[in-house]
This record gives sequence, structure tokens and C-alpha cells, in this order.
Amino acid sequence: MISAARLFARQGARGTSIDEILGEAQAGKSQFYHYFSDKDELIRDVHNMQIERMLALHSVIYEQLDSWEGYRLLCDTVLHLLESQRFQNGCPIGSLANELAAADELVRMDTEQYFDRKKAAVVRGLTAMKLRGELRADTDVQGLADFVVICLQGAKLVSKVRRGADAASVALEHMLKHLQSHCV
Amino acid sequence: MISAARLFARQGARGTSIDEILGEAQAGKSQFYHYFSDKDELIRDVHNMQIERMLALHSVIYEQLDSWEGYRLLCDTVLHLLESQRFQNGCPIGSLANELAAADELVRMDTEQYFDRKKAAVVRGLTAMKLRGELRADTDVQGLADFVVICLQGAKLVSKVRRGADAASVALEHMLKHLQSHCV
DNA sequence: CGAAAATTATACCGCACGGTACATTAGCCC
DNA sequence: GGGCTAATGTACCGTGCGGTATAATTTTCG
Repeated sequence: MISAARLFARQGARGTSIDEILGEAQAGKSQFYHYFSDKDELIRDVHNMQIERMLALHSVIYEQLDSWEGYRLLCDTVLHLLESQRFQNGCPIGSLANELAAADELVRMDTEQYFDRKKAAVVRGLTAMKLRGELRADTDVQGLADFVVICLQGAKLVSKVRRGADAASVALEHMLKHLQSHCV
Repeated sequence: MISAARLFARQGARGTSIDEILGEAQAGKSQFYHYFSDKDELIRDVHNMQIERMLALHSVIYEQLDSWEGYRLLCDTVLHLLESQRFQNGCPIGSLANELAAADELVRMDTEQYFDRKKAAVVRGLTAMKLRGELRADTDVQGLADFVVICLQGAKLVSKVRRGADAASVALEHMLKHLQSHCV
């Protein structure tokens, strides 16, 4: 399954055959159909695994989103993750969602929930700052959280196409600046 | 070819068979292989057509990016385009790039150029405003242009997953606000 | 008209893919 | 050990796919 995840991130789900996965995982077909009913189920399971994996990986950061250092850390972490794969993969969740959102409603909904949870983390952080009086009282926390999610997702897509972090990192810098413009 | 474009936008390139395209286009296989050497060539041609089509469709708006009304018009147009397809397609160029950037270097490079041209339009507009003294002299025009491209791309992806424009439109509103924060 | 060239229809090929059948092994409980 | 179930190996099947061959049709133009 982790082989599948890696291949899906690189080539997409439809661009990866079951045999290819099994080849890399050194497994036979019988094992596959013992654990999964069909390819769609594998895809959904892999996708959910990636979602949980990503949320877990960033959980520590998500708890720091009540400070600008937290947001900077978030951006840096995202960029480093992209760089560690030489900008060839982009966002595994976003990529798979983009590929299959129209074809597989379950994938679409799971991805929507992923965005919701990511957004919720930002909302928590910004709300805490607001309550502490660090942000102006009229700050649109919900809207800013959507803004952050969209910027991150866009940055990951563009860095994949550009095979580099330059545009993404400077854009995220502007995202940060906009957040900070809501300081009292 | 316009049938192919429509199907690719809905189901992705790999999720669309040649026969399916020919069925909708009411054409035979011989015609296809008369005009294209293989499926990859069709994909690239469709992709380039979409790029030119999109740039042409927005060319009037791109000339107005030296005013905030221009940027608002850009956001509104993008959102309306998404809505007109009931948020099922997202960005045809971004989606195809996301699907094939890793597999087809030509698609990747064409998409990169598309981003470049989009960015250039923003750079032109902002530079004009800067020269007119409407923007602060230290405004990072290049960075802001990357920022705009990334926000738009992210907004299109998220609206596709969310099947709605709410998050996207509020995020683009914040993008606008950030741009305007560079006023003198 | 009539030959040459471009265009279209249709039947077909090879194959890689998703999925199945069935035999074999390994673990487990009594 | 012996019987039972879960796990694995492997050979195979049907089909939908990308792509080809070839013939029929239309168009072009002298």
C-alpha cells in the first residue's frame, strides 16, 4: 500500500497498474484481492491513508498556528516536502483529488473533509490570536483560513509544474504578509 | 478535438478513450489517425488549444490589470466560468497539467509557459500602476504576480473539490485585498 | 471525363489491464 | 499430528484499449 501511494503520487492512480504496484511491493495478485475488493477500493484506502498521514505529519505545526512562527513553519515544511521529492509530485492528496474528484464521489468527499480539517486548524489558530487581541476584532477568520488552504494548494500545483519552489515560496511569503496585515 | 477537450476536462486524459472521443465527435478511427499520430499528440494539441483559448478569452481582461476593477473582473470571470460548468471541471489546463506533468515533459513545459504568460499580464498591469505612482515604489511586482497565479490556480482546484465557489470567492477577495494593500 | 490525391469507413490485431480460479503453503487450535 | 482457516503463488480469462491495414469514397484538377 505504501508502494501504491508512492506510485500514485508520481504517476497518478490511472497511470499506475495493479501489476506495477505488486511488482514494486514484491507481492502477488492473490494478496491484493485478498485485502482489497478492487482497484477503486485500493485508491480510496491509499487516499485516506495519505490524508491521515499528512494531517498527522503536520499536527504539531497545526497546533502552532496561533503565531506567525507557526505559519512560517507551515510554509517552510510544505516547501521542504516538495523539494525532498525534487518537485516531481506536488500534493499527493490534491493531485489524486484533481484526477478523480469527478469520477469518484467518495474521493471527492474525503478530500473535501481534508480541506475542512486543514481549514479548521487555521481557524483555531487565528481565533486564538484574535481572542488574545493580537488580531483586529473584525478579522475574517473563516475567510482567511480558506485563503490559506487555497494558497497552499495552488503553491503545490505550481511548484510541480515549474519544477521549483521559487514562485511558490515568494507567493507564500505574500500570503504570510496578508495574514500579518490583520495585526492590531 | 473540441469533443476531446470537453471529455478531457471532465474525466481527464487517461480517463478518456479514443473511441469515446470519436463516438461523441461522430467520427471514425481513420480520421483520427489521419490528423494525429497518436493519443499523446492529441493530448498535447488539445492542451495547447486550451491554453490559447483561455489566454484569448481573458485577453481583454489581461489588458485591464492596471486597475483594481480589472482584478475584480478577472476573479469574477474565473468564478463564473467555474460555475457555468457547475464546478465539475476546475481548470482544464491545471487539471491536465496535474495529471500529466510528470509523464509528459512537453505538457509540463507548455503549462509552465502558460503560467509565465499569465504572470506576465499581471506584471504588466502592476508595473503600469507602479509607474503611475498608484503603488508604493518598493512593491514586489514579480512576487505579487506569482501570488496571483497561485491563488487563482488554488481557487480553481478547491472549488472543484468543494463543488462550490464559496471558499474560492472569499479567498480571492483576500487576494484582492492584499494587492490593494500596496497602494500608496 | 478520368486519374491522382486526400479523406473516410470498417474490420482487425496485439496486448496490457483488471479481475478470477484454483492449487499450495503457513499458521493455529485442539 | 490432524483438521481448519487464513494467506500466498500462479496460471489464466475476457475485454477494452491504442494502433494498423486496407478498401471505399470523395475531392481536386488537368
